Amino acid sequence: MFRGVCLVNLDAKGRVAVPARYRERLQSTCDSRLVVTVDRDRCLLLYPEPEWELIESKLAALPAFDNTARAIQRLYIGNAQEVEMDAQGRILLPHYLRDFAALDKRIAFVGQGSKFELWDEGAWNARTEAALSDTRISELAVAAGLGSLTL
Amino acid sequence: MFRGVCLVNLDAKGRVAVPARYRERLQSTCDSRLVVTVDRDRCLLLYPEPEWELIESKLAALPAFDNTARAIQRLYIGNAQEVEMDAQGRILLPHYLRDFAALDKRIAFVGQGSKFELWDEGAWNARTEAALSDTRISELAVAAGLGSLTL
DNA sequence: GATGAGGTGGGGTAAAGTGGGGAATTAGGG
DNA sequence: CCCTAATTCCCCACTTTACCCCACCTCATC
Repeated sequence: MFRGVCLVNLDAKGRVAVPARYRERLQSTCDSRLVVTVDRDRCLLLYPEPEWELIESKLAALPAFDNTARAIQRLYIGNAQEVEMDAQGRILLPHYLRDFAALDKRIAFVGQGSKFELWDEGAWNARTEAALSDTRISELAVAAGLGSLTL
Repeated sequence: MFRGVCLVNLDAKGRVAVPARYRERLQSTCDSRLVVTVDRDRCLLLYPEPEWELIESKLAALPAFDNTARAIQRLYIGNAQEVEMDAQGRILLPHYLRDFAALDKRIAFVGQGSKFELWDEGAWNARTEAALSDTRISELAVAAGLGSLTL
């Protein structure tokens, strides 16, 4: 499981350094091959390639005549892009994905289980603050059957 | 079960000494490997790694298209960070977590069952005082179904 | 008062993160 | 089809940070 946030810089060429603590694992699990795509919440999702294959096959299996399914396929598969770590452990983000997530300089590189999320630092902080002040989180957590969750 | 509060100092490098009475147990149960994350009350939570894995797997199993579930995942998994005790029994708290809980120097290191809580000393004292002077506590305890609790 | 463990501080070093130059490749326009 | 421009890739170098180790200080105990 990937976890934790790491603040990194996006350089003028659109590269971000993958935090070093993940690199060895990414080399062994996916030979440094990753897939970036968009997220509904205007951040980017970064998957080790095998993980992405799983998602992609699930999406591809959705009914072809369902409009919502097709919208989802277009969003995730259509915007997906393979990237590879260079010798310094950096990945190059395509320009249209940088624009999509409004990434300019400071990036929050967030571990989220089997994938990563890439946020503009300001957007990430705003999300965190919003989650903290949102009382629905505890209410809905209980409603979702997490009442017994011992955090 | 961990219990009791212990006041320790955060040094200039962001390290805190784990109270010695817990160290041996942490070495045997989790090989000195711990996970720190945030709490909604602006303190930090410190879990032995196996304990954290339990929680993380519950969180990871939440539905991906539920906005509240994702907010919870982002908050807890996204801010989680593995830490390891050094030879002196100290852990290094990442800068963003120190900022989050407004930790500067004096820390309350609080045992809370299977985990620990880390509070700024002032915030901890204020919490305690607030809980004592809050006359609604008894009412809320009853409302929460704790009426028959024999302390 | 001596002794030892718990707690604290700091310095040196290796590694992580960052920036940029220049070659190679691709795309677009004349 | 060629020339130009932009992008990507590979390399090197610098700066900063985190980590490891050693040393000291303080307090309780004997």
